[in-house]
Amino acid sequence: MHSSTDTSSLTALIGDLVSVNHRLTRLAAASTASAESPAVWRTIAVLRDLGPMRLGELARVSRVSQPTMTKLVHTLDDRGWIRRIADANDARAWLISADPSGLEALDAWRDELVGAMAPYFDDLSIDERETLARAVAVIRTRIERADDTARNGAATA
Amino acid sequence: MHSSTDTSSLTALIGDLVSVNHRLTRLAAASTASAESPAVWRTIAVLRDLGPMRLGELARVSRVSQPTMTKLVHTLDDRGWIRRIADANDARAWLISADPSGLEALDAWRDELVGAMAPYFDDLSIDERETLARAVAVIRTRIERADDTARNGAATA
DNA sequence: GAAGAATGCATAGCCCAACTATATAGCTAG
DNA sequence: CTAGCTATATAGTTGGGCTATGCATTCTTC
Repeated sequence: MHSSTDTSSLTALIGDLVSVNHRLTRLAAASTASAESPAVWRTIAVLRDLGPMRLGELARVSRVSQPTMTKLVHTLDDRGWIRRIADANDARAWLISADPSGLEALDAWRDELVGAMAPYFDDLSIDERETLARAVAVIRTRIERADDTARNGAATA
Repeated sequence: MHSSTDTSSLTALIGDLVSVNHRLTRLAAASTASAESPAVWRTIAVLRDLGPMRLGELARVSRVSQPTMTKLVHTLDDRGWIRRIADANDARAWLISADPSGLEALDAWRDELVGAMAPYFDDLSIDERETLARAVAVIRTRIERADDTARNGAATA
């Protein structure tokens, strides 16, 4: 399992990564009674991290289609969690911006989620914590690289 | 960032973990044109890893409701990817077992997925690979512990 | 500066995974 | 043998995801 440099082990590694990723998703979903969906939180988090942007760009960064993002933004707007700012330079477009109440709701959800999941992780050793933190960082760089590609309107690799 | 034993850093770590997890899920979803859904593959993988089991148990381990699993099993059965074996001891129940063709399909899907995602990960250093491999192992132990609890019919902690 | 192409978002209509609530069938105790 | 529990199935809803398409606006080009 640790003979790490050949291609086949990269295959196994990515396969395992995706597999454990799906299982963690189910665990997280089952761990919170929150009525709101992950997609909603993902969207607010993107706006928080990258700042206001147009709907279409938000869709590409979130890796969903533009109509899907239109629906999500509508949901978010209904809850008052984002604001739509008319783009002065282009009457077709809006800038979507996270509303403070949205950031607050995001934090509350995160706290609830973490509260529910912490029992599974609170016996991590310091080493294990650092391993997880580094893994998160590694994956994040790869995803962000892919996001940049997507952001410039490229197709799916 | 490394004053690692306090609660707040665990909160941040879990939050980051779940966040990057969702983004990886979107990347994976967008990376394959496969018509089949992740839930299908997750189910076969569970059967492969844990062996034949009853539908209800499969639902608990997969952390979905029993009706959801009934539907998934139906889908899998239509494709011939699982077998339903009558439980000799209980006429209400079946043992669900992965069919070889299902395992084959799972492998094919994994290969396709990995092929699509490898470009994002093929420049990993050996260190980074080992970090990811260890992180996968750590998360897996936590999920399996949670699974065992679920398997015995417990609620969501 | 108007016609046609390209762009940005919305709408329509679909599929599927997830849920709750409930029905049906079979097992098990008394 | 009946009461209740257990295992799966069905019904019906919600919501994220998609493609296809419509409509308004901007850009381009002559």
